[in-house]
Amino acid sequence: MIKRRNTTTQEAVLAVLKSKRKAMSHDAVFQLMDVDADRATVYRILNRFCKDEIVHKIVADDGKQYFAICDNCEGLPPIPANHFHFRCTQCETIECLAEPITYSLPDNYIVQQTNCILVGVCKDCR
Amino acid sequence: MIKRRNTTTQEAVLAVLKSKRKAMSHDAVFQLMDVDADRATVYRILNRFCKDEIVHKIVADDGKQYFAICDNCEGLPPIPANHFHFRCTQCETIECLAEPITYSLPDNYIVQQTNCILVGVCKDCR
DNA sequence: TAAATAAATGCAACAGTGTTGCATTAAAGA
DNA sequence: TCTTTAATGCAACACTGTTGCATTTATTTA
Repeated sequence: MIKRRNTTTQEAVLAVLKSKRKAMSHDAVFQLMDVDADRATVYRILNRFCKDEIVHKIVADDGKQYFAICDNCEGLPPIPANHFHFRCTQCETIECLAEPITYSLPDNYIVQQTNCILVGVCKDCR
Repeated sequence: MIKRRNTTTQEAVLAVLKSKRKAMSHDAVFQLMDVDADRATVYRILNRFCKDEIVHKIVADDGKQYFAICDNCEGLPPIPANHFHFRCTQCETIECLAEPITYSLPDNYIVQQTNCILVGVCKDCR
């Protein structure tokens, strides 16, 4: 694996992701950063984090990518982000649920990844 | 509900969706239509079909919308598309699985919609 | 059958998300 | 301090999806 370097922009992105315990869009991260960086750079950092498995990416039903550091992920099998996500339509946040994704497949299907989102109202918004 | 009119473009879109038994992107539908129509029109038709519950929409992990008529949907509860979808990375198709989505939620969460995709290799591609 | 109504369309422009090429900057090791 | 190359900034781009508005046309009404 390629050697990574420590940069302030990178740390800023990480700090933002750590501060919220939710999955965040590029834009949300971008807005909350305390150093200013280029849009493209933030995208590259987020993708780098994914590759390095520091965060996982999910694509929500709005078609946008969200990035999250979450406790549920630690020590999980190869399939990334193997848990449900919940998008609250009120507070517009996406969180990782502890709930694992379970299913039974038709014969001869192989699952390599999952991207599962439940949409509704979270406990704080009702 | 607003009165709908029968148009050739609309029928062409429906015909395409019926011919394949898979979830199709706007673009795929657009390519396969035998009448030529405007991009925007096809988008409007697809969205209309969704509203009228003739098709259901899912957003795949590529961020794109896919539209499907499927048998699994008929007679289902209010939650639309309440089943898993499978995207095959080999043949690049998305199909509706019969498998229903099951989960248990933390207290006080309400689910209104689901968007769940399993990604891997389908039976025909291994 | 002809006129009236408004649903559906075509066209154009736009917004938003995400990526990429390339020159420049700067982190880390020698 | 010098060298190497990972990381960045900037700009341009591709793509998906939406919207306003004038026009067409399917359907209803007279």
